[in-house]
Amino acid sequence: MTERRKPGISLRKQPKQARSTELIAVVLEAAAQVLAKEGAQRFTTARVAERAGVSIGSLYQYFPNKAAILFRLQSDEWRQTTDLLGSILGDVRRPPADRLRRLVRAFLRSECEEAAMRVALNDAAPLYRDVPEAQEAKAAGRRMFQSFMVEALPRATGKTRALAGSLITTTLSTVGKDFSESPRTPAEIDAYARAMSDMFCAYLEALNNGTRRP
Amino acid sequence: MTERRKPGISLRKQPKQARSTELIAVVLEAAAQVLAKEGAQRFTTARVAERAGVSIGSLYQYFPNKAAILFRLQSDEWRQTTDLLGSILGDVRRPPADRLRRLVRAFLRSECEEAAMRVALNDAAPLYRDVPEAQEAKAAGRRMFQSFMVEALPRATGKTRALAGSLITTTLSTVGKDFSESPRTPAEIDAYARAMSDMFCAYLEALNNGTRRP
DNA sequence: TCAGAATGCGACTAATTCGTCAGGTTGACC
DNA sequence: GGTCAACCTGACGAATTAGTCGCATTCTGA
Repeated sequence: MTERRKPGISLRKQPKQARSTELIAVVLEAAAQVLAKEGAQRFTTARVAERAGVSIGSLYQYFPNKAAILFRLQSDEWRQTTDLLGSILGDVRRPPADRLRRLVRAFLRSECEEAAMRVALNDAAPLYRDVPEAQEAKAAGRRMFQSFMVEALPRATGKTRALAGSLITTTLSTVGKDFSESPRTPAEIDAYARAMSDMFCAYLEALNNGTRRP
Repeated sequence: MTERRKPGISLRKQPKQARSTELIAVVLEAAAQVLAKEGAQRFTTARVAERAGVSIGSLYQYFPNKAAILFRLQSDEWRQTTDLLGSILGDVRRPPADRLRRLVRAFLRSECEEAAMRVALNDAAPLYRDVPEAQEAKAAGRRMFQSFMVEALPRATGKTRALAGSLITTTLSTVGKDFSESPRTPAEIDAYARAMSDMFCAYLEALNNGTRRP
């Protein structure tokens, strides 16, 4: 590293020909593979370039630094997850508790796919977590869930609702990460999703049945 | 790195004189400070030695490698936390739900102390997490909590109890970590602890009131 | 007092890493 | 075919890091 720089996000150069557009895709695919197979510690730009069958210089034409590649991978994951959860939460015909159960199950299943890559990506989080776009991406997910919480907790105050929503989303994401660090069978996933749903639903019911505890 | 080696844990040499015993303490204290002030990325043996006012060679007389220092710090944290939680859970005069609430509050408060160091230690987890002693330390905490679960869920089957216990301990530790990544006021900590306790208690009550859902 | 063990020192090696740059190659458009 | 921008290359510089080793210093026990 010759100089300290911000872990920028956007592409350094906009691709104008087909080859460069494809080069970016190849690099990202290679990056995901290196991350999964070598781990965060051994994730280097040189290895990514080699795996992609591309020179290191080409890589740096489109990504300002290593962090940008990692952030891009993480960013794609987030978008994917957000879409998935949004489609489940938006299904207004189902009762909230039902949607929540589906959401938990879908989330755990999705976390367990490509687990190796996700775990490594998480290990590398210190390298890209300060990026402003990262905060924004998370905030977007929170907002989406908060609007669901209005349905789930119609009688609660704004403060209670915000706290409960924050607790549930945090639990879902952090426990999901931890859960997916070990390899899991489909049956295990479903059992765990059921337990977690039970916990969330019991919590929401308790909040709905009385503002103060007995 | 000249050679790949296991991240050993034990001291490389047993101290026999007072100066070396103190040297170890000085190194560990310096390590905690470097970790807190510089972060996991900039945690190097050279920096630790410098901060400790000790030569790099002396450091390597007692720690086989960098991972051993990190693991030792983490290990001390675990012991401390385990003791704290054990003392709360062991207070058999209080009802289980009461003990659980105290436990959550105490845990969150403890997580928020020295937050900078803990966050950095967590970032460095990939460097020491494969160590066998690490698995054992966690397992010990789980067992302690499982024996509490027998009291909390007297009517449940062993399987249900194990799953619920695992879910609660995982939630506590992972959500606690996430929570302590931002600086928190005492009021925030208590509010969050209350919400989390509410969730756990509602879950336990629901499990106790009926083995199968309506 | 003094031999030998324990401890402390820090320059040094070997390796790895990020990122650049000067120059070669390919494609688009006329 | 010609021209120019877009694209690609990979050797290389600059920096950092983990861990070693030969030697100096301090302590202990007889």
